[in-house]
Amino acid sequence: MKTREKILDLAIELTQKHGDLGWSYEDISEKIGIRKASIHYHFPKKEQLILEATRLYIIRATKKIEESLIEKKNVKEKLISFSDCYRSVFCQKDKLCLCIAISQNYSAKDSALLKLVEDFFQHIHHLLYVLLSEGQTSEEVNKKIKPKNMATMILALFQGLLILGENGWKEKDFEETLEQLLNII
Amino acid sequence: MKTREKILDLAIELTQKHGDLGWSYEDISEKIGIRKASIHYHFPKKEQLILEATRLYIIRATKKIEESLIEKKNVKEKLISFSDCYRSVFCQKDKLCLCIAISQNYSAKDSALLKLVEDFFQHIHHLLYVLLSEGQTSEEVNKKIKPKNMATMILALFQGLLILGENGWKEKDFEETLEQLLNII
DNA sequence: TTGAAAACCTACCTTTTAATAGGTAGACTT
DNA sequence: AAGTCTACCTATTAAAAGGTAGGTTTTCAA
Repeated sequence: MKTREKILDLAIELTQKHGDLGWSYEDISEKIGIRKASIHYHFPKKEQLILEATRLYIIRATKKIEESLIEKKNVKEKLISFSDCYRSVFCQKDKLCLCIAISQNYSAKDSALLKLVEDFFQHIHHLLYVLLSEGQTSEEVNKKIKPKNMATMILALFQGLLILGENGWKEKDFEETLEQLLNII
Repeated sequence: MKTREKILDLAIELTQKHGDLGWSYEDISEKIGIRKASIHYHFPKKEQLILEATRLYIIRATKKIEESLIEKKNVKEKLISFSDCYRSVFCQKDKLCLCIAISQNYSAKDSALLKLVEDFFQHIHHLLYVLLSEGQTSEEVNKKIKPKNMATMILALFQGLLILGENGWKEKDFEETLEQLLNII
């Protein structure tokens, strides 16, 4: 694998684990086995590295989520498949969604980074909205539900579950919460 | 107000805004108007300051939430009152729940701090569990719901909403999501 | 095979940060 | 009055961090 990719992968992992302030170029250089200055060769400024790492993370996460929603027949299957994207992060007891880490330092961030993250959440929200809307047309989803609001609920729910995953909640709890959600819809 | 309290208040605010790595003793000393070394007089180690700030935050948050649940007649009123605790944080567009910030650096933290946060989430979960259970007895809450799982859902939902609040979601969205939740219960 | 670009190196610099040492003014105690 | 404590101060240290300058090795295409 190319060094550049290795750096980005590590930056993503470290940011998920410790936040963007919780690691340094030295941490990355040690793990890759090249010198600190060489990281600067690829990414002169940390701000830029974080921006590109976030962009890559979002591309991957979006792809994974979008794939989870196709090739499934009904809404419930799609939701289960969607939840699996979160489950895999939930079960890694030291990782959060990278976008949570970025949301942290709000005021300190440049607007390009913020926009990336905002658009990501908006995009996932839209996917859920479409899923629920179509589910109502096909009578798979309770007509009492407002797709827009339920989409927000589901998105917030899974982001929140990731936080609980860091604080003692187990996979079984994730499972049962998902079940509860499916009963509602 | 005593200097010690001022320091703790600022540590709480700064951690909510920027995470525990996003501020220094200098930031606090500047805002209070005393020297950096004087902060060390009150809290020799930063780790200790963060521990005590977290403890204070949790005491306050717990008190606020517990108060929100008494002196209300029915379950829905209590849930609305509960949600107001989160709404006030949600609406401050640069603040998260401090416990989200602490959950970030997982592996780096000492176990005392982790336990504090875990117990906090567990406690809030228990309060919601009791509320929902009693609500089923009084037939205010849908019998199909499992109180334990719904309590997890509600807790995760509101924690997650705080993250969306940093990313473009508005108070109206909070409102509508709450409404959706109340329709389900 | 050779020349240029890419990738990496050593060696620094600067700033920030947590933390410590040692001292002082004023209040309170005995 | 003498001693002691609280709450602050100045000054300094040591480490970590982001970043730069300039030289060396590797890669690869003409």
